[in-house]
Amino acid sequence: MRPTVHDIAAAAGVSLATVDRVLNQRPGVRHVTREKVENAIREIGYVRDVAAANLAKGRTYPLVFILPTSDNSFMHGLNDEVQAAIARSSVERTQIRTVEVPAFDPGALVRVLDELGEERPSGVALVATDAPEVRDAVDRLVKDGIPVVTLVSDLTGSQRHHYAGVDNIAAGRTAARLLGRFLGGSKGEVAVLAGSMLVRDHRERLEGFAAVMAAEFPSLSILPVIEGRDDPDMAHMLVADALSKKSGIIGVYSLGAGNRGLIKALKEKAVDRSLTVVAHELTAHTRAALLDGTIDAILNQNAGHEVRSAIRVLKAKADGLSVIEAQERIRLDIFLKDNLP
Amino acid sequence: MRPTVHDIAAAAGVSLATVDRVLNQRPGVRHVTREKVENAIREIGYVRDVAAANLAKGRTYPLVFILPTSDNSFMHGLNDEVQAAIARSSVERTQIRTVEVPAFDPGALVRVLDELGEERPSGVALVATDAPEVRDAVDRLVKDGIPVVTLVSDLTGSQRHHYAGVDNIAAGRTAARLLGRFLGGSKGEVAVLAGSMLVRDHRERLEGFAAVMAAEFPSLSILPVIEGRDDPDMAHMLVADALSKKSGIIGVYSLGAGNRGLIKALKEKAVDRSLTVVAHELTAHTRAALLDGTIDAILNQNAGHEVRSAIRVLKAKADGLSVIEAQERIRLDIFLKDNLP
DNA sequence: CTGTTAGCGCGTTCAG
DNA sequence: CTGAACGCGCTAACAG
Repeated sequence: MRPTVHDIAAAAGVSLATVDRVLNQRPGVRHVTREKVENAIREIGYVRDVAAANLAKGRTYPLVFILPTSDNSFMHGLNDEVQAAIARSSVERTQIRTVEVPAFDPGALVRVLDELGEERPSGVALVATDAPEVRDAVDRLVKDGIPVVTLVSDLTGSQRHHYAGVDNIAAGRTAARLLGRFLGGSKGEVAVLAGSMLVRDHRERLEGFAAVMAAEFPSLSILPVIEGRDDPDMAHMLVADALSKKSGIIGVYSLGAGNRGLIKALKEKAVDRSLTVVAHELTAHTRAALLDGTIDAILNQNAGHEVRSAIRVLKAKADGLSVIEAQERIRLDIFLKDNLP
Repeated sequence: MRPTVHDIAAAAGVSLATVDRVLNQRPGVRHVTREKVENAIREIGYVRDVAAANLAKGRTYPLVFILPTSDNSFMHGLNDEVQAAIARSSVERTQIRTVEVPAFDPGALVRVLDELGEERPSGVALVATDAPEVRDAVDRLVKDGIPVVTLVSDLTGSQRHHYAGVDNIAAGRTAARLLGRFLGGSKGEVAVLAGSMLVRDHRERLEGFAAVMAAEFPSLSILPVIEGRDDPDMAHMLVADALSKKSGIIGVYSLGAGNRGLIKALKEKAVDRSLTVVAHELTAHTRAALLDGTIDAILNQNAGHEVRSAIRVLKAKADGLSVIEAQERIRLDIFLKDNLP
């Protein structure tokens, strides 16, 4: 049987209350007594039973998810996963609330973060817009002792406790290699569609992509990035325009959202051309396009894993506990038409 | 606040003990009383607090993992993950024991399974050798009410509660497409190295691989499968031999373990040739080979996820609970040199 | 057949 | 500064 507080109390020759004060670092214990207890804890290898502790405290974890208002499938999917987590909240002792902020708007994000400083939830998860003022607002929360994790897109130089998202530089590099190898040495141009260079995930994907392209596939040249703001209509217009004007395009890398528009443009403008296309995020639209051959490979981050991981990490941090690192690594999924889930 | 047993008792006008009897389907309750309680449970939307229940019961979950004795990195890694789970056992209320059986030996597996029927652990996880007698032994356990999950390789036609492993047909198909597209229309032969056709995962990978090859890459022909029994030395010998004799080989698919031997053979025999190679399982050896260009892509199953998933599922089944399906799907990882973890 | 009561491991009063 | 006593939601004797 694993040791309990009683065992500590007996070993240290004190009462349960004193043990508890030491365990929860509350005041009112003499230094010598505290040391005695701490030694006992170490010697008998005590580990707190979190379930019992939460039961006694009647503890719940109020968590806040800050999500951008975006009309694209990926963000809808992310939202759905948060809703699914809310449905599990009674079982998981969480109380999750979502807050919507306009996309790519650092000011709005900062306002929400500062309000949360007052509210003091057990934890905050946010899809970060990468700006210094956002970083500062997050760091204020962290300094106030509120666990913060970034979701999907990280925040440069901030003190956030954890990032629940994929390695986007690696994602960009992988996209480049897939595109390069699938094109098998052909010479031509590659178009790149992004959402916005204001979010770090998109910048990093581009960075990784460009690096591998330059180093290993010199016969392919990258065209200036098209920024579609993750909006299907805008993406459609911009891509259609590029395909009309540039006949040298043989590959496309779509590193953001709004792929509905991209696919529409591809079907309209590239019926007679053979393009190799790599896109991000598995949605109903990209899935269909992968199956019908419009897209050749999809890189994906599993929104469900990201949300569940964020919750696990926030709860653990709130309790000062450690997490299974390998379990919280969000992997980059690569889907060909053969391994769709 | 979520409803508790007290609320049920009050609503149904009975005592806690009666509520408990109904909840745990124990005898000694009149039919009418039982119905009253069940209605109350339904009406107030009660869900049992598993943590509190386990605390009260002092419950632990004795689990048994049956693993094959194999000297290859993948099985070592799987073993390590089980050991890691054992290290967490006090926190997770598990008592995990591993049993080693000779690989590819249905008889040995059946003996162990039948012994477990006596021991009656809370759950059993096994790497299945796909044979009718094993299936029957597993079905006996299931009929006895013991939760069983297959790990890594599934068991055809059995009643096991769950399979914690990847979709191996999809894995084979994916390997074929990667190899085919990377080879970009070249004409030649493809060698296939497997462990044994006695395990279902290897058979399925081959099946998927052959299907896509035949349908979509007719310029590539598959050579007769080499069975290396997941043994590095045997794999080395057989692959070296094949490479010497067949100068038309331009691609290799290694769908089992023992890649240490494969890599050795490739480095010895194919220095002057340009082979495209897809292999399974990320280990120290395959990782190095991917980085130095000997291997072009690695398909992987995350042993840690498989073990943790098996444990979650076994515990849930033991309690008659449901699981988050999407969370228990083991994904096929695809690694290029750019997205290694 | 049903109810009472004493814990499980822990946190929190409230006296001392 | 320290300890005894009670309660969290649930289960398991033991009575009745």
